[in-house]
Amino acid sequence: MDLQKSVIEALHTYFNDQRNDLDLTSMSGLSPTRKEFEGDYTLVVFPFLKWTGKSPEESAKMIGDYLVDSIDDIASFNVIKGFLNLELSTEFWTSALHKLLEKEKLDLAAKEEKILVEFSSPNTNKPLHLGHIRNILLGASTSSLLQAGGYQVINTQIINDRGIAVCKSMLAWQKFGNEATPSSSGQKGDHFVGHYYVLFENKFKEEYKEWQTKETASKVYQLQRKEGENEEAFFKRFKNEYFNTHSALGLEAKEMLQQWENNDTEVRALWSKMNQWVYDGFNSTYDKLGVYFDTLYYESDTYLLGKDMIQKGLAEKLFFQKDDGSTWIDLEDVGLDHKLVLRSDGTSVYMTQDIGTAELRFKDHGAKKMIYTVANEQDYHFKALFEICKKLNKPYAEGLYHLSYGMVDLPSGKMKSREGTVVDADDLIQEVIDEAKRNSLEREVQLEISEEAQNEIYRKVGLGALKYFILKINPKKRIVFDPKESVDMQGDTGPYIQNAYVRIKSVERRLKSQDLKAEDSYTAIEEVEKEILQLLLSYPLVLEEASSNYDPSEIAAYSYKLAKSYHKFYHDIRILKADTDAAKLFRLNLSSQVAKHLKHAFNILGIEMPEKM
RNA sequence: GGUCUCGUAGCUCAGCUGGAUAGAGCAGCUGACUUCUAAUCAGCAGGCCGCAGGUUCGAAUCCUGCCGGGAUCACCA
Repeated sequence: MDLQKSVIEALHTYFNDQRNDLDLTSMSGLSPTRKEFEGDYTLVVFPFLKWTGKSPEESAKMIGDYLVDSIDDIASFNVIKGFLNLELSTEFWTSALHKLLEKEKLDLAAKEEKILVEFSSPNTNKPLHLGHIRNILLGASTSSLLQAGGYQVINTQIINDRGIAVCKSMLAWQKFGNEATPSSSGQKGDHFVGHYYVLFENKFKEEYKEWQTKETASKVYQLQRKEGENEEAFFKRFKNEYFNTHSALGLEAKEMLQQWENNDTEVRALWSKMNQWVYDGFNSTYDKLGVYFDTLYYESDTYLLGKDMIQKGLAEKLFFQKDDGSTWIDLEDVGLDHKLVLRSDGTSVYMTQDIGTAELRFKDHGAKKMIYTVANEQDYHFKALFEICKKLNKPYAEGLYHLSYGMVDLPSGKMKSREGTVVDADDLIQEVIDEAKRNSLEREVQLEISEEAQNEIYRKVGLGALKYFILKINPKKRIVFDPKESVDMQGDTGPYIQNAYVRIKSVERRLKSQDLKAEDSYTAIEEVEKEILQLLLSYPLVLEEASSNYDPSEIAAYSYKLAKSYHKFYHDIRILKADTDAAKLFRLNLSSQVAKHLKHAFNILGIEMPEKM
């Protein structure tokens, strides 16, 4: 069945007769013939000229003759310049469809290998926003993609549930919350807690502003200002230091953090309570997005990890200490800098924790491959982390991969919480669903189904639009997210592809009642049918390619191509009213295969298929 | 400044490890619903693939330099 393979084998035989030192592994293989030319698949013969010693045309002719002779599926060929266009036999197409029908699963062969995929990993002081949505969709779909690629996949995240930021919202709640709860205020837990984080920041800003009018402030300004720096610029720069040195609120927050680290019962209780509110909120968002985690890691459990490994490494001289007692690693030999791994007071930094967490995860799950879905602002950090793991000689060091993705910007520029331009995850999800509803109500088509079923469709279509819109873009590219475009439902969009599926389901329902006999075989295969079959046949390669690149956007692109071809087919070719039963059956089977592939592909993207829309 | 990354139609993006005249969608303009769901299809228009060199049968793709956007270079995470 694998035409690609038989052609390569045939070429091997053909050229080996003449040359023994031939290496065909580098040749490009077959590609679908472009529409403007005759033929089904094209072989570019330029690479062979050095073996044939003849002109491109002559060489192509020779090779074409040989292929027609030696491979039954190849019926004829034509040559244009160095391009050998092969035409396949009718039997090739019909048997290709038969073989697809016999295939039960579209997943690639199962591999023993385990992969751990980390994504989301939010802070617990504010709700999820558009940036998290990209992270979550990308991580979750990469996970599904690897599963389809045959790997055993474990979804995980590291939850940043501690630290000064978390204490800020705790403190604000304590001071100003009056014992309010999410349910008493009717707010989702993560939004509720986020509200107190913002409240803290505002109170802090007020405090800072007031302080600036005082004498101490002007003294500090006079003493520490840089050449030519005005007050405004200075105080902007000084904000962080103010928090640490002069601020009453800052002091309280830091004290709370200290108490937290000392396991203060009251603080810990408050912390657990508020974090639980946040988790309830996050979980509801995850549910809406249809993502799940197999195992969770909390920073509060892991932030002390890694120290021992640093100590051991220090003994082995992998790390070194500076005079102030801080511990570093020299990564200059791999093109990076010196990197801090322990503070001078012996406390750990982000890097320390990550080294420990990687080790812990390996012990827990034994996965030699781990993928970190984190935005590209941390490219440097992960490069350093991976190099350190290599130097520590970890068995998983080679299998670490940073799935780095571009930030999400708005047409108006960056999202800034200060300017209130952050797109909230829950709001966005609701908006796309509402838009799907509006859009559907404008149509004339009336589906005779319950309101509940109708709402399910709006949900699937709205989320389909959003997810596809984000996932179709190559991960490493920055996204300019135009909310208006994200709810588009025509053209290269999720709903367009869902619609192809829905059309097929409709055809299947109608043809089910017919008793089709297909004694005679279908021979007049249409161009567009071949095009669809070519796409279906290429699916395993696409899966392989996409999963080895950790790139769901390749799956999105494939889905679109397949749906587009199908829509054209659907428009141009009669299925129910085909001339013969054989034709009907062929087209029905072809359609069902398209549906199966689209559903599989969209499952990877985490997009559900409606049966009607 | 060093490192990384991106630059393709008005806008948003494809273009696989180099292959034929660079493709889609949106927006604009034309057409096609008594016929399997028009969330569809067909057509028109729109391009110095950032710029300049190089590698070769052949470059949007690989290499070098430059220009422009972004990220990063903390005892922050």
